[in-house]
Amino acid sequence: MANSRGRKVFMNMEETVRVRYAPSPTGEPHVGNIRTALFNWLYARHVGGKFILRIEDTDVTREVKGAVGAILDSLRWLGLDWDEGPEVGGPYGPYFQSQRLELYQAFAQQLVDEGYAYPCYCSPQRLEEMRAEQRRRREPPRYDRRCRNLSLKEREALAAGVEKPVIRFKTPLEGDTIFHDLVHGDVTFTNAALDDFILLKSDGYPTYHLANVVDDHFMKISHVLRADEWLASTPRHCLLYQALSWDPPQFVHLPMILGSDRAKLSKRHGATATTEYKKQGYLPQAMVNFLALLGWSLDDKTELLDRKELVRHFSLERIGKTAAIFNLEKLRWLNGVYLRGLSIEELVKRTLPFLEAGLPSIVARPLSKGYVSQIMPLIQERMRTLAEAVELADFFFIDELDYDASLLKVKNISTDVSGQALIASRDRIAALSTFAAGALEGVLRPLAGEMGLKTGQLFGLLRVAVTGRTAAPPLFETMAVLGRERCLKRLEVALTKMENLS
RNA sequence: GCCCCCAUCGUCUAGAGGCCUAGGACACCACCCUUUCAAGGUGGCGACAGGGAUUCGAAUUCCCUUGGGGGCACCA
Repeated sequence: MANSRGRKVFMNMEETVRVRYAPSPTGEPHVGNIRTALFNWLYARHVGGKFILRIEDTDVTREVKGAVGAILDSLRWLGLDWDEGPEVGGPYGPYFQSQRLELYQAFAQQLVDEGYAYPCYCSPQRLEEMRAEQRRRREPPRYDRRCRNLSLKEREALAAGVEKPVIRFKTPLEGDTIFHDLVHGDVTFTNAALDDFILLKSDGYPTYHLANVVDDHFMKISHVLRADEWLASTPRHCLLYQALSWDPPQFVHLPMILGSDRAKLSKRHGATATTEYKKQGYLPQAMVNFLALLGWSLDDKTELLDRKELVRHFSLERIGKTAAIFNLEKLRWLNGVYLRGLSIEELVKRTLPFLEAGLPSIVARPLSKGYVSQIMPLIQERMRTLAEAVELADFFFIDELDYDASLLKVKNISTDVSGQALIASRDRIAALSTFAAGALEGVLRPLAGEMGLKTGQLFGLLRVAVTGRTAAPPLFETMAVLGRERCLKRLEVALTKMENLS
């Protein structure tokens, strides 16, 4: 059937939607990669299908220890739960490709037996020389098919040699391979432009092409949502499905996420690992919202969508096709929005670890949760990340403020007058019966007028004295949280600093 | 080099032939609020890559050019 946008969407009522996220454990999951996971998850949850996690550990040389754990952590952090896969199992396991080797080998053999594939004895060195030669002649780098039509005798002779063969797919020399992509529509590739790609490596491990086709088939994957970089490989997969007489899944190629220089997002562009954003103090809900909007949109105005709303509204039809640049500024804004939406209790819980880790070591640990709870309302709307709480609130914790005495200078006011203002403020504060924001304002605001100062001038002076900085949360609330003793002490220190100034 | 994909403000995007004088958001600028910084409010700046064609009418359809991206491994 055709939907209202004209794209073909095949509704499969009797078979449930089964999608998968299939990362390879080569390091920390990339945000672009996790966006793919998110889209798969959103689609599965939207239609009530299954979200499967499969680990594509078929490259022994690139495997990084701990990477699987990092992948699981990233998914869990974002709240993307999987129905089948590591730790939860499922009816179509195992979900680690390294545990399915016999399966790939069996089908590679079947393809050889049926004439769809062949063993290739060319050494890596020979292939490298071949490619170098092709580059020199400005030809497209591609396997020259030397082993494609070996006679039985030649093959036996080579098999006796030292080179362990790889299995290559016998790509049709003619014709086109056409497939339908749910976001791109029909895409046509000329078979002649494809080469005889490797299915099985000499170490017995499959390449991505073979493994993903075999697994997607046996795991009954209905839709393959993956990044655009895979589009060019899709005809190979189609050819494989054909050779194996299997029905291919629906293909859905997602727009890529690019760095600020429009190149594929990489380490050069700053933080790319999902866990890195967690460490920097981004909220998972902000991350999910932000990532969802990279390549997908609800309408012409909605920017804020929580997890539930995303699940409810997510649709393949609204996936875009243009690559998106990862806009850190917008993420920061969005994170601020979510931070402001948190209850104080929740905010304290989330911020505490960042304060514990970021505050100077002279500050006594553990931090008082009650004290932090008083501070949070004052910095909540100023935070863009949890980590920023440290710089925003450190003066609440540090006893000896380190600031330049020149900050105590008030424009057009002599230090003499400033000093008197400080003394008068100190005296009034000391005499206060209740040390609260309202009371403080009640005695200090009139003081400004009495001394012939503008409120801004007096408050600015006090702000520096009390916080050591010119930009801080509202003065009276801040003083109230700091407490009388600390405020009085800081005023004394300011007085001393000011004397040295003149 | 070859193959494929893509093309609206700086960025993320809305737009499915007349609702477009092209809408929203981030960023930026101004103003308001205000004890500073934020937050919030109001306003502003700012785009259909170019050229043809189809049509009464094109950001929207088609073609070409240009630009950008991706792929062309015993990596995924």
